[in-house]
Amino acid sequence: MINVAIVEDNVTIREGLAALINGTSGYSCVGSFSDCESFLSKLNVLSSDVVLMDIGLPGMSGIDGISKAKKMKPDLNILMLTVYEDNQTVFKALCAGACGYLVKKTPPARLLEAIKDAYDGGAPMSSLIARQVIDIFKQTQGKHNEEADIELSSREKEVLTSLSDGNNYQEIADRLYISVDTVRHHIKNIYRKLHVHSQSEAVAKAIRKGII
Amino acid sequence: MINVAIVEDNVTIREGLAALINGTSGYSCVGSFSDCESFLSKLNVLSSDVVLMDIGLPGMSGIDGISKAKKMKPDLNILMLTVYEDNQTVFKALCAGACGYLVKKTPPARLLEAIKDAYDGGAPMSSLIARQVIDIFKQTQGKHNEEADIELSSREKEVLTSLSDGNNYQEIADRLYISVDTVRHHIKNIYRKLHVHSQSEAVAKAIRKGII
DNA sequence: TAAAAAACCCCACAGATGTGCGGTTTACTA
DNA sequence: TAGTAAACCGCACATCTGTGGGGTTTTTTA
Repeated sequence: MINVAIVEDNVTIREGLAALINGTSGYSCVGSFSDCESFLSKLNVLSSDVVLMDIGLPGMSGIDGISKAKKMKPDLNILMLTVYEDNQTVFKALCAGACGYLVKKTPPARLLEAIKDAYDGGAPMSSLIARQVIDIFKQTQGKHNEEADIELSSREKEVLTSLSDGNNYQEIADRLYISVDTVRHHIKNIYRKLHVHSQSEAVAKAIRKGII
Repeated sequence: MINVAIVEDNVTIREGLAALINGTSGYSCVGSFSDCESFLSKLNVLSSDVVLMDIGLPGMSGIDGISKAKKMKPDLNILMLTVYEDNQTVFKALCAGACGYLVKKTPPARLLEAIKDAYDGGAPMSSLIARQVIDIFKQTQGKHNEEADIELSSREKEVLTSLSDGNNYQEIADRLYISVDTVRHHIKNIYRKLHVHSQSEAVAKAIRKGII
């Protein structure tokens, strides 16, 4: 018997999920909540194996809810429910401790399968979302030898790195034994190549692309 | 019609896969190779959408083969085939550019499904493997997330994020419906909290710590 | 309930930045 | 050998940034 808890503000969806779970043998809905706060206050007395958590919730967000729930019960299996599939949310939810990710349009049979999967130590998620995870994973993990790397010359990367270390133009010039105007020139070219118009944007893009 | 290439040294498995693919409508095996070298030499004239690549190959390993193949055709969808499911191999294959991962005992129907999935931009892999990926992902990425996160208020994070998107003070003010001086004030506090003295340094530190 | 934290607002100004021009030298390669 | 790319250098100028002050109001928390 897998004990499931639900955190979802939409009453129709919440009751639909509860009915589905309670109506299936081997599954039991041990609690359903409309917000994170009430869920967390009951978490300790709840014998839940798997939690279905909406991301877009009133009050505390699902992401923060995951963090807090994992702190209380580190082994809890939390599956995120969402309508969106954007990279940033996937990233945050997984970092917060979600073990899987489901879009709301997932058919009932697939949803029950996913709950069992999570219960068994798997990480159910749509194939497209898995790809997004891998993309971020590669972006950050692999010192990838992509085209992003060849975009900037080694000198430009030196300048950009120095910039991200908090040096101003004069300090960069001193460190690289070149003039301030050359630094300015390099930065101009960096902006052109990265299609940005400020230090912050350039640094952000470069780090996220793994260039520096 | 999905064009598939196979790289697998075991002749029985290789021919079995080719037969399966050619015997299914909508799929076509456009090439099968017993090693990476011969596969790579034909890659440019091969109109393959998806490649099934064995990891344990004589000569060049499947991992290196993936790297080289992705350099030639960055958009190629490569699925790894293997008998093992150990963390390290998963990690390396994904970093090298594999978009998915299949154990060799995968039933034919599931295998065809996985090929289609990869073709459609997904990342087919077993649920257990997905969990391993997420575990590594969290281990490395989400590490500093937690404690560093509480350092900045949500408003400050909004400001910093906007900054990393390339907005200047006035633009941030407009977007957040506050005055430029308030933006300036938030940034001042961000600098104090992060111990930095420029936008670039703040953005670099925040991204690397996973704050934004 | 009082203190702390967050978010808001204002002023002034030196110094840094972004962008527009103009160049040279060196190394590689077609 | 001509052409290209990278790295180098210079000037002018409007605008933006960083830092020093001075505040208020609301929310959270001890």
